[in-house]
Amino acid sequence: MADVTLTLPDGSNRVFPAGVTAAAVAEDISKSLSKKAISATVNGAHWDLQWPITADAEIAIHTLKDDVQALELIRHDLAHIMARAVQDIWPDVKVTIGPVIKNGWYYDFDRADPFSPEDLGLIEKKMKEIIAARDPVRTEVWDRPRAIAHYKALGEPYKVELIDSIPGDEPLRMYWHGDWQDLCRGPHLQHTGQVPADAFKLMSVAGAYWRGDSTRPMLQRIYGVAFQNRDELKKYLNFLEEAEKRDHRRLGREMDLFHFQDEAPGMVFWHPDGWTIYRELEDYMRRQLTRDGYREIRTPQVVDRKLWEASGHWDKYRENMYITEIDEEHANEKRVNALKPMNCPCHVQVFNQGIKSYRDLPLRLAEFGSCHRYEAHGALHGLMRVRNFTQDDAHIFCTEDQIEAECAKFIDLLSRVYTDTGFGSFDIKLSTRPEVRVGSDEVWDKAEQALEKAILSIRNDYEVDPGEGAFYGPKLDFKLTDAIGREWQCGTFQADFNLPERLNANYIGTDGEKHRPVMLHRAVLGSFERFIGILIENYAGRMPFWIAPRQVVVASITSEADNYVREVVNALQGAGLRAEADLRNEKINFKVREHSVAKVPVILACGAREVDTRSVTVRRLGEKATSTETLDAIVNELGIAARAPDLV
RNA sequence: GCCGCAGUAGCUCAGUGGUAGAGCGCACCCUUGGUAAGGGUGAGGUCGGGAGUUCAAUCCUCCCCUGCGGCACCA
Repeated sequence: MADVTLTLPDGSNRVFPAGVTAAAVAEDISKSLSKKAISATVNGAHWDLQWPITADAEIAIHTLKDDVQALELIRHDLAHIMARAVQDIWPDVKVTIGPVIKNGWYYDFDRADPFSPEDLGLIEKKMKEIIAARDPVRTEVWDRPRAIAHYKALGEPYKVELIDSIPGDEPLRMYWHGDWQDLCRGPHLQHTGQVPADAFKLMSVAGAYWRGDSTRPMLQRIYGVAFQNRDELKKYLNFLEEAEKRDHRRLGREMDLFHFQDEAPGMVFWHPDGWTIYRELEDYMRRQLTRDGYREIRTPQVVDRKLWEASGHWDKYRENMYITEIDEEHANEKRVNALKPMNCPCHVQVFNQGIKSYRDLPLRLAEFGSCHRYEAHGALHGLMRVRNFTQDDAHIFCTEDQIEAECAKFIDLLSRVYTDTGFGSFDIKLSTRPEVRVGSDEVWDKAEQALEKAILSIRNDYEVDPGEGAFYGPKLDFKLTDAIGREWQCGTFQADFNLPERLNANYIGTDGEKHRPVMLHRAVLGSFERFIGILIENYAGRMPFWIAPRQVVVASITSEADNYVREVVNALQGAGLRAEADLRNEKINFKVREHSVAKVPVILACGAREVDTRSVTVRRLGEKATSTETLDAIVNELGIAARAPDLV
């Protein structure tokens, strides 16, 4: 057999007989490396130590210190170890698939009775036994008939189906962890003992559809998380705790911002402080839109089905729409209406009033449009997913040639808004033409290129999601990253060649003929509700001063200071601040604690000393130290600090 | 919509086949206290809704609603 030349990361070459395994290469390098080795990279591919190498290659041997490969393998092997543990305990459970995901893995099982939280403890214990046994991992390539016969004999129908769906030119690989066998593309560790036994945890059980298809059986999914060592696991568990502390549903209740109740599921009851945040954000957005040449409009909530039929919503979107009928006793004619789930058809109606000229384009019509959508009840989630929400929506009517400039203008607006609201960076995703679509290829070419060019004018990295565009046009989605690294999709920019056609929008061109405008659907925040939820979680309730619903509390230390406190509050309110007095018969300790817990950014305490010197003692949220300032100085200082970022 | 879990005072939660309890909060009283909880007294619940089993249901059974964790969905 011929030899192969392997090039190591340090540039040196070693020659082996063809078919050598990465394990043998590691062994050749050093005894200790061969023990520590977990996998290899061979010509860029993640490679099992047992797989043969049949051609010259660049090779690197990995140990647990190589983050990417180590995490991949630890999690992947744990998926197998968990499945083995489950079948050890309950032999009749059917196995399906168990991929690696962010922070861990899951495995889906078919089992008559769901797993209980106590079962997780049992499984975890069994997994630790398997790890302690240091069972060797072994792999073989099987041919299809053998694999299918094997799984049929075992009564594992899901595996049979999986084999059927694997492309014919791909080898079928079997893996054994000890005696337990699973179909798997690999790679895997050398033995189960290479998994750190104290750095994983089974997290939860949940139902999940087989192959993600809601018409197929519901399986039982167990989620686990795993890291390279116990500290990393701890760090992750702390992160989860941190995320829970930031939960906007909890903070919304604690800070008295909003509530939900059974009579209106998925619809927000905004309380005064929550609504203050909302209004501050809305005022800010209105200024931004005005600055960028948008005209604000307002369109009806309840609209006859005829319009929804014309727009296509009645056909494509009806199960998400609230349908209303006028009470027949009071109406001469029975009309079927729908609460608007989107603003676009109404905006076209505004555009269609009167005759539009090319001189009117681009026409930017904005609406803080309240929409109702009947979302599946399992989808509802605090402010993040609601049934009644308000979009910072706008539709830009323009020519195809104007798409690029409008897109660039939009990205500029969006960057400003995200920066001003405290989000440093955002990612862009371009979704291109789907298989089922309207419009000619030329128009799609033009639209996709326009969006692409607009992105490239501000940055050179973006993700492309081929085929994921809307049927009416390509779109950009904007995802921002919050303070603890979570991504939220908020902004969107969509080119639409369809709706103007359906709703017969047109303008008179330079040639005196009628033309179809393109319609650009776009939103920066997405919905106010959701964006405020994200803000709350991003800031853990400690809102930036300009948007904080309660900016200043002036607290009396003794009742002697009450009148002075009132004077201070008046002065602050006069400067436009949201200030309130706390004159309650409580000690200053109590007041400081309560307002700190309520995340009021500034507490001004006033006792006899302050009254005498016409000053206040300032305590800022998150700081222990206090300072004393004159009344005039603090009013001036806080007045400046309270300006919205665009008004500084 | 699907799988699982849950719903008891404003909040967090305990509890029992014989119609309920704590802490915090709230009200009132005492206390005028200098930067994260001063003390006392008191009010407050049709135990998510409906039906059933039972002498008796907050507790057991069924249906529904809502919430939570996922899945599916997310123009």
